[in-house]
Amino acid sequence: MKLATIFGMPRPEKLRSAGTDGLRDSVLGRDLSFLLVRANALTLAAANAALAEHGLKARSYSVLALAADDARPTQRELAEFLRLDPSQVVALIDDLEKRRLVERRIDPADRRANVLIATDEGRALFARAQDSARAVELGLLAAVTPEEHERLAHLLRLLAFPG
Amino acid sequence: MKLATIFGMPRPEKLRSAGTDGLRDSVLGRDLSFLLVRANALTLAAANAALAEHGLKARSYSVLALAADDARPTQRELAEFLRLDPSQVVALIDDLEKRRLVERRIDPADRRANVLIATDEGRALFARAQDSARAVELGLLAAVTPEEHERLAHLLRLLAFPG
DNA sequence: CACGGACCGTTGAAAATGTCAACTATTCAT
DNA sequence: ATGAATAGTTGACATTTTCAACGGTCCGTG
Repeated sequence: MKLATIFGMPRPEKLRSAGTDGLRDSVLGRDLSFLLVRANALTLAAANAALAEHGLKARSYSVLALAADDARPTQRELAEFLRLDPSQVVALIDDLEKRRLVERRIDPADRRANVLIATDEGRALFARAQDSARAVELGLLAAVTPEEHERLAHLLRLLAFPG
Repeated sequence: MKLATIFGMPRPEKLRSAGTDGLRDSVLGRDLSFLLVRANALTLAAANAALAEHGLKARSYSVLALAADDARPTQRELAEFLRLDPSQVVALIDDLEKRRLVERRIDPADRRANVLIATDEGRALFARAQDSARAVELGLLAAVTPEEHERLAHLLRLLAFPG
C-alpha cells in the first residue's frame, strides 16, 4: 500500500516508506517473471547454503540426482534438461568424477555419447544431500499447506516443461 | 529419438526414454528448487527476447518499471528489491539515464541518496514494453486458468517475500 | 562400401554477471 | 564536535554464459 495515498499528496516529497516494503506493491509485484526471478534467487541461495556442507551446489546436486536416479542420461540430455551449455556439463561432471561420485560410461548404443551413472559413494552422498535439500524446501514453504505446496509444484512444472 | 527403445533391450537398464522426457519423472521433477530454476530460465529467456525489441532486458525493464511507478526508490532500495549488488544498479541506471528514460534526483530528505524517476519518454517506453511482457506471460500460461494464474502469483510471492 | 552431413563431447576464448573492498560525501547519535 | 554508519561509485577479481572450432562417431544415400 502506498502511504502517500493516505495523505493529501507528495509535493515533491512523499513519506519515504521504510526499506523496500513499498516496492512490493508496485507493478512488478504482480509480474510473474519478476516473482520467479526473485523467488528463484532466494531459493537458490538457501539451497546452495545447505548443499555447501556436502561440497555441492544446486548445479552439481542436480547432476548427481540424475545420475543416482538410474536415468542414465547422456551429457547432452543433461545439458538440455538443466538448460546448460554442453561445455558447462563437462566441467560439472569433471568435478564429480574426480571425487568418484559419478562415472562416465560410453553409451554402447552410441559410442559418441557418454552415459552418466553414480557410484555407491555418489548415491550415499546424494541421499544425505537430498535430506538437506528437502529440509530447505519445507522451511521455505512453511507458511503453505501441503496441498498448496503440491499445487505450486504442479504449476511450476507447467512453466518448466511446456508442451 | 533413441532407436534403442524399438528393440528388445539391454539388461540392467530401464527403457531408455527418448530425449530428456524420461528425466522429467526423475527425483528432480519433484524438486521445487529445480522447477524454479528451470521455469525461471525459460521465462527469462522469453521475456528477454520480447523486451529486446525495446532495447531492454529483464533487469532494465524492472528498474524502469519501478521508476515509472512513482515509487521513487533509492538505488539502495532498488538493489535490495532486485537482489543485486549496489554496483550493478549503478550500471543499470547509467544506461537508462544515458537514454533519457530515467533521471537520478538527489533525495532532499537524505542528500547521500539518489531517488529514481522516469522521464515521460521512459514512461512511454515502459508502457509499450509492459504490453510485450504481459503478452509473453499470458503466452507462457496459456494452459492455465486465470484463477490458477493468480494462485501461482500468490504462492510465488510467498517465496519471493518471506516474512 | 564410401561419402557427406549431422551429432557428441571437449577445449579455449570472449562477453556478461556476480562479488567484494576501498573511497567520498553525508547523516545520525551521542 | 566527533565518530560510527550509510548511499553511491569505482575498480579488481571470480564465476557463469555463450560461442566457435575440432576429433571421433553415426547414419542415410549413392
